[in-house]
Amino acid sequence: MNTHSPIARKGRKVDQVLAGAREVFMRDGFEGASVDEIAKVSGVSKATLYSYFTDKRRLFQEVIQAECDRMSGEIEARIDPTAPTREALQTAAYGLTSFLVSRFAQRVFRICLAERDRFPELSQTYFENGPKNGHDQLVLHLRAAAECGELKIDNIDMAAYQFTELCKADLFVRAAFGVESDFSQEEIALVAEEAVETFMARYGA
Amino acid sequence: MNTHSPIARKGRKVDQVLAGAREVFMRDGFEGASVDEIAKVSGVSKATLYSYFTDKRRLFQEVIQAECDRMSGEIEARIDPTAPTREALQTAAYGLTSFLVSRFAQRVFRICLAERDRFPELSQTYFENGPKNGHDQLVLHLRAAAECGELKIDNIDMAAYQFTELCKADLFVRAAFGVESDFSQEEIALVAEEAVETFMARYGA
DNA sequence: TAAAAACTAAACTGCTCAGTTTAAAACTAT
DNA sequence: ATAGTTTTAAACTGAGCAGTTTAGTTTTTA
Repeated sequence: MNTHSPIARKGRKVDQVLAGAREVFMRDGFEGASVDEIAKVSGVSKATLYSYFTDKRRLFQEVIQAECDRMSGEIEARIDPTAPTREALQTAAYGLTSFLVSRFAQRVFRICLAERDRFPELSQTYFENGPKNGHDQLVLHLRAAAECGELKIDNIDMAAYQFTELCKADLFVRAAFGVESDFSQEEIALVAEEAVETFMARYGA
Repeated sequence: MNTHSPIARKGRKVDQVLAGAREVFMRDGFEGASVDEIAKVSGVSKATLYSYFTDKRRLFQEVIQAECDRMSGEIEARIDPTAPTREALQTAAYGLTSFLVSRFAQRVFRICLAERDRFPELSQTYFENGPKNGHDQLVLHLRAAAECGELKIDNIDMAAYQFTELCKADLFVRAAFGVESDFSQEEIALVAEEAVETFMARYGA
């Protein structure tokens, strides 16, 4: 009775297909991926694949939708509410920066952006599970800290946006355009520390 | 004797083709654009088009390369060196934010990112004419201001990256994913002002 | 005005690829 | 084991599209 999914699935190889599709779509994007390739990578015949999914579009949607959801899980504000604000922010900044430049986050970002016009719904799903979700979590913590008087913030939304953007400094664009793809912990830590430094200079109580 | 371009061009309709190709590529991206469509929009026959450009790839490269160059021109630091630092930064922030969310900048950004793997050279051209160029210009001004003692910055590169990122707050991602596409002057001004406020809190002398 | 050069429409080639079909084989359950 | 279901390989259809060819028309040039 696991038919909670929108797509009909009666066979036992659905997960294989989803896994294969995930691999290929995340590697090649929507246009770049061929259904034959997906079938091959999945270890499944094309006919079987098409018995699960009506067409390539829906398969793509299902896969990317799932990745967007997964992203939601990965954006877990690792803020320790018991720690002093500055340390908590430092941890959050490091976690956020790491995530933003990670292979996974970069892939989802690029694919969703590339297919934005073809799949506006996905674009929105991405936005809500990703940036918006992260923003909302951050706002909660900032509001709490502001109410404790540990931070003085007039426009909390703006502060949260700024915090996030500060965590992207340099690395994010370089990762996106493939100038570099792997960053050392030191690089990430530096960006995170500078982000907190600047943020606290403005909003520290 | 205007054969300074890498591609052979003997006819009189080259510019028409480039203009048409620009329109179509910027609208539909590389895969999405069809050569027949480009020919039609250019008001030129396909055969003529192919007499100028060896293939679709090179036409695309030429067009996007030109757009990247044009971007370089549009990133003109509108910083008035005679103005007080804070005002100069304010003007720069407003100009930068406006540019970053403009249709033009957003299009180039998205197309270059989407075709990143297919055209790594373009990706690099984009990066150098866009982000890197903007960064370098900003660094110059920040360094000058720092040397005058109007700002106190230890890591000028990082400060410049942060300034740029601060100018993206909220609007850039929303524009990229099509959540919104037009922003009022007030919205832009707000982001710019807040960016300067935060920047000066950290780096103001 | 005549030869040369540039341009045109339209048909054509060849390839890729999404989606279907078919007939057979492998699995599952009773 | 046998009936019913799922899966398979492989061939096929049909569409889209890059790039070419052809045979003829327009523009340039001298």
